[in-house]
Amino acid sequence: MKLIQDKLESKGLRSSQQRMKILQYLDQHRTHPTVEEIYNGLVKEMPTLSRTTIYNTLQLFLEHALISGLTISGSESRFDFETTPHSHFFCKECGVVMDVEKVDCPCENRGVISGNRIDEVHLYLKGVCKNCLTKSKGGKK
Amino acid sequence: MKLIQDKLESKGLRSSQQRMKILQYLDQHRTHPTVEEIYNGLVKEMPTLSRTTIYNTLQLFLEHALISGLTISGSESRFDFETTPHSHFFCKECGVVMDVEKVDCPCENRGVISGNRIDEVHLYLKGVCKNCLTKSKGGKK
DNA sequence: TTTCATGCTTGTAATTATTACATCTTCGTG
DNA sequence: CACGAAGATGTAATAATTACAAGCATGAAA
Ligand SMILES: [Mn+2]
Ligand SMILES: [Mn+2]
Ligand SMILES: [Zn+2]
Ligand SMILES: [Zn+2]
Repeated sequence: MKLIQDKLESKGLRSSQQRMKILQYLDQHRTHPTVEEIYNGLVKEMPTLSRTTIYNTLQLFLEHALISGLTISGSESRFDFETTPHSHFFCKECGVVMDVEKVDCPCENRGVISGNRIDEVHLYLKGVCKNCLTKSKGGKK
Repeated sequence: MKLIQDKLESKGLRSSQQRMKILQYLDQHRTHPTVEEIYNGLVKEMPTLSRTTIYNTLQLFLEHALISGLTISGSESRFDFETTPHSHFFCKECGVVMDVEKVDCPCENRGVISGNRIDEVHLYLKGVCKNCLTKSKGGKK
């Protein structure tokens, strides 16, 4: 928890109870949670926590590059404690979002493509995860 | 228009007026339009067109792999007449979504990663486009 | 050609994710 | 302790999408 606090203060941000808890939640849940999942995970121990605080805080964290954001599942934003570039896999059966072994794309080393400045690279793989493939063996195709 | 009709019928789909217009719109607007953009583009000549029809139709097209879908801009889905694998760039200044020269990632040739079956590969690059970079020369960084 | 069934389209209502905003709280400083 | 700014909260508004019931079109069967 001290480390979390340091991380916040190293960016010049005040380490409020809410900010620390939200950042800690992301650190301890590397599942790329949504706002709703973070809310449900924290509201038990912080009954007055507001979803708006979570939105604001995540936005702030993104601006300070404390976390990273994903839009792999389409309808909702997901968040990641990890900020170093890596790739993601989304299972269309069970909805899990997981990190995959770094696929190194030539573009990541290139700052510009056709004159456009690249700030972020997102590689999203979608399909059916190992787990769901196993379960559906013999079941429905 | 005949080609559009053939394309629909080749997938065993009925070629209704709405379906043809929607598919034609995507063919003629390679800007990765949103549902709203498609609606605004077509409602003039089809005043009774419903957004629901657009949602349903795009869903159907996706299921039959007539088109492809993107979630690069976060809040809304975008659609692409092009179905062969290619990469996209999103400008955080002006919101344009454009195709970029094919970046060939090793994963595209691989059907499985860590036991997960890959059906789709999306490479999204985000940053500031050539145009916006030019405009802001001398202006704000 | 009428009849009928089925698939397609429409409009409205409901849901979900997100943002806007006014108010209340907290916390460091003097 | 008092003040002021930053932070948190709750409610209302928006935006995108889905659910659903009802109407419409089309093509095969009679
Ligand atoms: Mn990750
Ligand atoms: Mn494209
Ligand atoms: Zn799965
Ligand atoms: Zn731009």
